[in-house]
Amino acid sequence: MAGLSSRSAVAIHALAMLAHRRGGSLTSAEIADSLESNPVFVRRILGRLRDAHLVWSTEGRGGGWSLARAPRDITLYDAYAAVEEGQIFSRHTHPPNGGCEVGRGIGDLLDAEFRSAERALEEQLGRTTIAGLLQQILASDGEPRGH
Amino acid sequence: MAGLSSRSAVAIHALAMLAHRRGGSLTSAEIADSLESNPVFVRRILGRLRDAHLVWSTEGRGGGWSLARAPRDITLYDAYAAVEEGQIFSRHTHPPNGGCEVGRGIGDLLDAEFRSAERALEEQLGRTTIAGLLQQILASDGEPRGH
DNA sequence: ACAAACTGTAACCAATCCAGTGACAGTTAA
DNA sequence: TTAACTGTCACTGGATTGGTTACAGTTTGT
Repeated sequence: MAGLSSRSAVAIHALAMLAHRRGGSLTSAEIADSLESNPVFVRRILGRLRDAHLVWSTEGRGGGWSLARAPRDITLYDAYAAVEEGQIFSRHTHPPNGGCEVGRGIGDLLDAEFRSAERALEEQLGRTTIAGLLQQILASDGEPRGH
Repeated sequence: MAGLSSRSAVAIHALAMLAHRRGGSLTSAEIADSLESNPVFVRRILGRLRDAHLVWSTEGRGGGWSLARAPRDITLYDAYAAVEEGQIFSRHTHPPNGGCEVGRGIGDLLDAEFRSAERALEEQLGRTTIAGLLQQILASDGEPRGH
């Protein structure tokens, strides 16, 4: 549990690629290729993005994946929320000992503190859109490099 | 990787217990008892808190653990930083394909976005001290309950 | 001197999750 | 009818977590 899975990063990468296509579609193999990963893994993640109504897919030959919303209407939080599950912080498996004054009261308060911290992280993620991210990517790509 | 370990929760719980002792000490067995856990696990976590100069320990008979700072000078972020390691977000194992325009540029930008989100979480954790948490615990414990 | 009560580690375990992979049914277009 | 996709299952190896036993080292009490 040294943090979250790489699913958020993969999801954001895939959304940025789709945004770069401007309405066009990509196959899971093409996306997996850019990630140096494999199509099944990509389809598992894109499937979650579809459940969250961020992308849609078409089956059969010529099928693939497309954005379901404008890139400026998709934030990094949307991607994060679609593919990560549960809370970031874990509580200890066993409930605290009720015979301890501190143990009795700490449970709910700790949950509240943790949720508050997670909310701060989520709000920060919500401040960047796929459109904004793509714009930065393309801007840095075209930077002059001394020749 | 469905989130962080429970070490932060355990660390904060232990710090709150020590703060409740007001300068006194507790053994790892006593703390483990309140957590319904075991002393070795607790010593592993308290060892990290000691490395971060939040607590100190004395060996031998009558030994145990005490706070190294005033509870109002220890935040939840201090506990978190002492026991959790690395970043919350993971990147995909393989680097993105350099042949892809999006893949080339996304790496550093994604790192920056993730770090920014993590910083927001950390700042929120830094707003609560052990002293404040303990105060809330004791206040809710002594609440009038209709009799 | 000796026993008791601690810390500090190492070693091992079961459970869980991640990501990689092969397989294959279902769907659609050429 | 074939080719190219999605959708999903099953299995894998590797990493990490928390539980537990064991034991060496340290300090106090008698």
